[in-house]
Amino acid sequence: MRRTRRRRGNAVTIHEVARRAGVSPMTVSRVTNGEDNVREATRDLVLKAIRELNYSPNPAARSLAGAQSTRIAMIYSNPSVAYLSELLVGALDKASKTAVQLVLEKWDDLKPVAERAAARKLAQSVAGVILPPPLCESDVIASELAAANVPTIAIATGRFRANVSCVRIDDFRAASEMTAHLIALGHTRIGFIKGHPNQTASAQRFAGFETTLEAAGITPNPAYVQQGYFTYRSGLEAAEQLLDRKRPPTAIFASNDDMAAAVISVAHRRGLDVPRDLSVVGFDDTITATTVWPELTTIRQPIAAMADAALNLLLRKIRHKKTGEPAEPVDHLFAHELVKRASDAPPREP
Amino acid sequence: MRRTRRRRGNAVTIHEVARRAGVSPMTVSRVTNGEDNVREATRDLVLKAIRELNYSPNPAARSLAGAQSTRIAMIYSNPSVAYLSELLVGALDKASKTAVQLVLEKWDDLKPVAERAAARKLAQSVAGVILPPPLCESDVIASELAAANVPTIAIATGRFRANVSCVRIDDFRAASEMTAHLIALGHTRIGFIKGHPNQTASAQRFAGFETTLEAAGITPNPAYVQQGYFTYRSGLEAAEQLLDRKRPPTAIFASNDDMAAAVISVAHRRGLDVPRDLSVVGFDDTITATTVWPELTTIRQPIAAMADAALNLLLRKIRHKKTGEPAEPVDHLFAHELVKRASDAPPREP
DNA sequence: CCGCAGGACGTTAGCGTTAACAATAGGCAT
DNA sequence: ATGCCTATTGTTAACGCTAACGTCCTGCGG
Repeated sequence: MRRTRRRRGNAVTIHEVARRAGVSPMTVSRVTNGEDNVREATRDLVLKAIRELNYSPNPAARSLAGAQSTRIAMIYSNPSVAYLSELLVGALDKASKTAVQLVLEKWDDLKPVAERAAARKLAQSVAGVILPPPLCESDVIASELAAANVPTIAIATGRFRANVSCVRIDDFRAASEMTAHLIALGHTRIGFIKGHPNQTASAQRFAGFETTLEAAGITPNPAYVQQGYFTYRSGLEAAEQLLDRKRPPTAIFASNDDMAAAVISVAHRRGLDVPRDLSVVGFDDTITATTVWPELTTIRQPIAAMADAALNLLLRKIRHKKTGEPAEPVDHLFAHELVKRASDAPPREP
Repeated sequence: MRRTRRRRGNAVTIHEVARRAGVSPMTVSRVTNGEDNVREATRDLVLKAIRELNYSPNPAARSLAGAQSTRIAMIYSNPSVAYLSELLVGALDKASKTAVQLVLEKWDDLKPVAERAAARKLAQSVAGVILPPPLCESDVIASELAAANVPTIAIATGRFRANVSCVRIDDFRAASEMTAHLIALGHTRIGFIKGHPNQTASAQRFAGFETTLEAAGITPNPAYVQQGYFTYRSGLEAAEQLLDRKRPPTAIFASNDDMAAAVISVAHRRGLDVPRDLSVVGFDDTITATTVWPELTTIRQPIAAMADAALNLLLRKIRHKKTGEPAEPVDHLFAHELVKRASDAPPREP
C-alpha cells in the first residue's frame, strides 16, 4: 500500500498541467520560463492547459530546483521613514509572492573603505541587491557589487549609470511640470530648496526647475535658491533665508515633502497664510504631504510599484546571469504625477 | 562518473551540519525546529555544529518539504508610517534570520462582516498572524483567528485579552512618568490630548495622566483635556482648543508624537515659543519626535525589539500547536523610557 | 531471563521544479 | 540509402528539507 501522501492543500502542479497538455513536465517548465525551443503548437497546448487549470508555479520549488539562492538584500541608510516604509511594503509584497527572501541591512554613514568591505562581504551571501536612496548613488557599492557579479538595482537614483540598472522617475520632467504649474498660477518669484548634493536626483530637480523658469522668460534669481539636505531641519533654515529676503518669493518649491513641511511651519511662525501669502509645494508625495496642514501639492512617485518592478528586474537578471546572458543594464522610468492639493494658489500680489 | 553537481554557491546544508555533529540530518532538523525528543547532549552537539558552520535553513526547501507554510501575516491598517516602518524593519530582520516568510496585508477600514470574512480566509493560508495597532484591538479578528486555531500576537495593544497573546509596554506607567516629569518641572496647568478612542492604549495613557495628576494634589481640569485621534490633523484642532482657553495650559501632553508635532505647529503659529512659553511632550518616540523643531521629549517604545519578540512568541506558539500543547496566552511587557529632549522646560509664570 | 513499552535516532520517500543529459524525429548533403 | 546535424521533447536526478515510519536501545515488571 501507498504511504500517506503529503501533498499540501490543492495547488495545481506542473505534472497535472503536463498530463492535461499531453507533454512532459519539462516542456511545461520551458513554456513557463519563456524558453524559445518549444514549437508554437506545443506552447499553445501548454498555455491552454495552464489557463484551464489556473496553474501557477510553486515559487519554493522553483527556487529550490533553480539552485539560485533567492536572498535579496536591501540596504538602507538614514532613510526618509515614509519613503522606506512604502518601499518595504512594495518589496515585501512582491517578495512573498515570489518566495524570495528579503534581507534588510542598515549601513549608516560608512566610510568608503568600510562600505567597500561591507559590499564585498554582502556579495558572498546574496543573489541580488536593491539600493534605495541615498545609497543608490554610491559608486563604491555599485562597482564592488558589479565586480562580484551580483545583480543590483538602484531605486530612484537621479541618473542612469552603465553598471547598475535602475528604476526611477524622470526627476527633471517632474520638477519642470511643477514649476510650470506654479508659473501658470501666476508666480514669478519662486524660491527653490535644493536636495542633498550627494544625490543626483537633487540636481535633476533643480535643473528641471531652472530650465522651465528660463523657458517661461523668467530669469532665475540665485537669491531665491537655497541648499537643503532633504531633512526637515534643513528645510527650516532654507525657508528662513528665503523669507528674510526684502522681496520674498510668493511660492517655494522644496525638493521633497519634508522640507516643504518645514517651509509651511516657518511660514506659519511668521504669520503667513499658506497658500494665500505663500504657495508651498513638495516632491515625492510621502505621507508627510497629507499629514501637514494644508496638505501639500506635490509630485507623486509610485514607490511601491517601483519596488515591485525592481524586484522583478532583479529576478530576471539573476536568471539571466545563470544562463550566462550578459544582461545589459536597464533604465526603467516610471510615470510620476502632479498631485494638486491645498498648499498652492495664485500669488496675492500680481 | 558523477554528474555535475548543481549545488548552489556556498550555502551550508543540513547534511554538512549533520556530518559535523555526527548525527543524521533528521536530528538536525529536529533541533532547528525545537522538537523536544532529542537528548540534551545531542542537541548541544548539533547546536555547536550549527554555530560553527553558521548554518541557516533554506526556507524554500523548508516550505517545499514541510507542506507547512511558515508564512506569517502582518495586517496593518491606516498605520502611523513611522511606526509601521520601524515595526517592519524589526520583523523583517527577525524573519530573514528564522526563514519565516512575512506577508503583508492591508485592511483599511473594513466593516466587521468583511473583516470576519477576511480573517477566515487568511487563516487558511498562514501559520500565524501579527496584529499591530490599531487592528490589535479588533475582537472580531482575534476571535475569528482563535476559532481557526491560528496563533496570533497583538502588538502594543493597551490591554491583555484572554485569547490573544500580546507584546506591549505599560502605557499607564509610561504616561504616569511623563506626567510626573512635567509636574516636577513645575507645571500645574497641563493639557492632555487623548488618543483614538478605539484603542485601549489611549485610555491607559489618559488614566496614567489623570491618576498622577491627582496623586500630586492637582485636580484634573476637564477643560484641559481634548479628544484626539492620533493624527496630526486632530492634534491641530485639539491644540487650538487648548490654547484658546483664557488661562491656557503651560504644558501639553499629547498621546503620540504626531499630535505633539501638531501642537508645536499651532504654538508657533500663535507666536508662542516652545518650550519657553509652552512645553510639549509626545509619546512613542517615532521619527517625528526628532524631525520637528524643537525635538520632542517623549516616551520611547522599543518597537523593533517588540516586533522581534512578537515573531519569537509566534514561532513558539506555532511549534506548540504542532505538538498539540495548548499554549496559553502570554503578556509580554517591554520597558519604556522617557527620552528627554528640547520641547519641555519649567513654566515661565510660576 | 523474557517480553514489552517507549524514547532517541535513523531511513526512506517524497515536496514541485529545473539542470543536465538522452532520445527521437526530421532535414539535408553525401 | 547513409550518415550527420539540429530542433524539439523526454528522462533522470538533483535542490534542501521534513513527514512518516523503522530500528535500536534502555529500563522495567513479571
